[in-house]
Amino acid sequence: MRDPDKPQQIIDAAIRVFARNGYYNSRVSDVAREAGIAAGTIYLYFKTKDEILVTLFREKMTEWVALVRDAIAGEADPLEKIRRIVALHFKMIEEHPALAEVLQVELRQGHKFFRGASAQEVSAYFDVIADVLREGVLAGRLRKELPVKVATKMLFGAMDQLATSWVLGSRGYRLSEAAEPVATIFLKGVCADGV
Amino acid sequence: MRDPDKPQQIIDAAIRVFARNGYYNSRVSDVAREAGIAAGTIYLYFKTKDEILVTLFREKMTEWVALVRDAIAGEADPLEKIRRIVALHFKMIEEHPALAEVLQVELRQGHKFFRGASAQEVSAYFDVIADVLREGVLAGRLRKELPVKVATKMLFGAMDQLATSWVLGSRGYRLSEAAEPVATIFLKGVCADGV
DNA sequence: GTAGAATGAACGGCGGTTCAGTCAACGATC
DNA sequence: GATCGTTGACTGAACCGCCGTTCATTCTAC
Repeated sequence: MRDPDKPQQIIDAAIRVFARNGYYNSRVSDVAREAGIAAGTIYLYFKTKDEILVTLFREKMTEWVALVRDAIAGEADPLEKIRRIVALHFKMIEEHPALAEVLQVELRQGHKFFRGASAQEVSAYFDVIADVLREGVLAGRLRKELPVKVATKMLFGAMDQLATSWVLGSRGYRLSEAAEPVATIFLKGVCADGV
Repeated sequence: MRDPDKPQQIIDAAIRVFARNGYYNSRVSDVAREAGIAAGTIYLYFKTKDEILVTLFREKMTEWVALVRDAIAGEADPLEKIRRIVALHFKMIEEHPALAEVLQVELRQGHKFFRGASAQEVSAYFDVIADVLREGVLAGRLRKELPVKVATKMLFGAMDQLATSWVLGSRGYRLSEAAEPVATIFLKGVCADGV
């Protein structure tokens, strides 16, 4: 086990392959070919096929949450923080569509099959959003009776759905363009009197 | 091929089995056992395992869209229509959690694998929501520059995320209780001044 | 007796995993 | 510097269990 970034190469290959065919329709040998190595080599670095997916998921989600945390750390205004999160979320999907496709699709399966493994990483992202919302409530910028948990899920769900449509669709527009309207609608609402 | 509701029994059994284990981790023989028939019998009514899922999906989504259409047909106020859709969405998930789990999880795979097969049914639901929003804009009840497509995806995504959390979680609360806050946040927004 | 539905054991191929063999790098010895 | 031995990563053909699918046979209703 010399090569220290061989696991990374395998994960990167797996992202491309899983994005193309889905996890269950991908062969371990497909991942190997994509990585330019033999099928058996994968088993020097991962115990099972499942472990590739779990590792991939954990690693990328952890990176992602850290990135978002950093991006909003220097910002004082909670509303602006939300705008940044949305913008960053879409930017990331746009720049890494293959990774996005895997995370989007397997996320739910993940909830089911890798409960312990992935729940932590996902809920960390929810926590980031929820913390900002709570902050906004305390600062009086958001309704003080706002149900934070519900609002958190709504924002995540909204972003996730826009992302899914874009990823699985023809991608004939820039997802980033949706960031501003999504943030605005979430923050201000759709009522004519709610401007 | 006498028994006219045998296919229905198979689909109902499949819903329970797929909900429990996921599509790819379910055996055809599991579905058969759950339905109280032999494995071979399934192939008198369905050509392949895939066809069970596709049929299930089409049938339930079509039913669902028809139900929602009916429920809002008698209502004039677009805002109230949205409230009804949200309430109905959550009520349906709550009453049919197994079905919900299958649709939630396989929906995305479905987008990928059964493009032609499922895209139509899903987009019909999006159309129902989009039509209501457009109606609201025309009636002056919603912002006139509202990006309807984005808002549609946001509402669907928000409902879907609440539903997913509830379905895959411990279900220690009534999902229906979230209907009012979700509708209110979507309609009025989260800004303190947006009430 | 017959038609056609239902059965479930058996088939076949697919694919995750293994492992005996290959190869490359490196140190030791001359 | 050439030769050899050793180590351990790497290979990929083969293995083997799994499961979707089939079909010869049995059952049932009329």
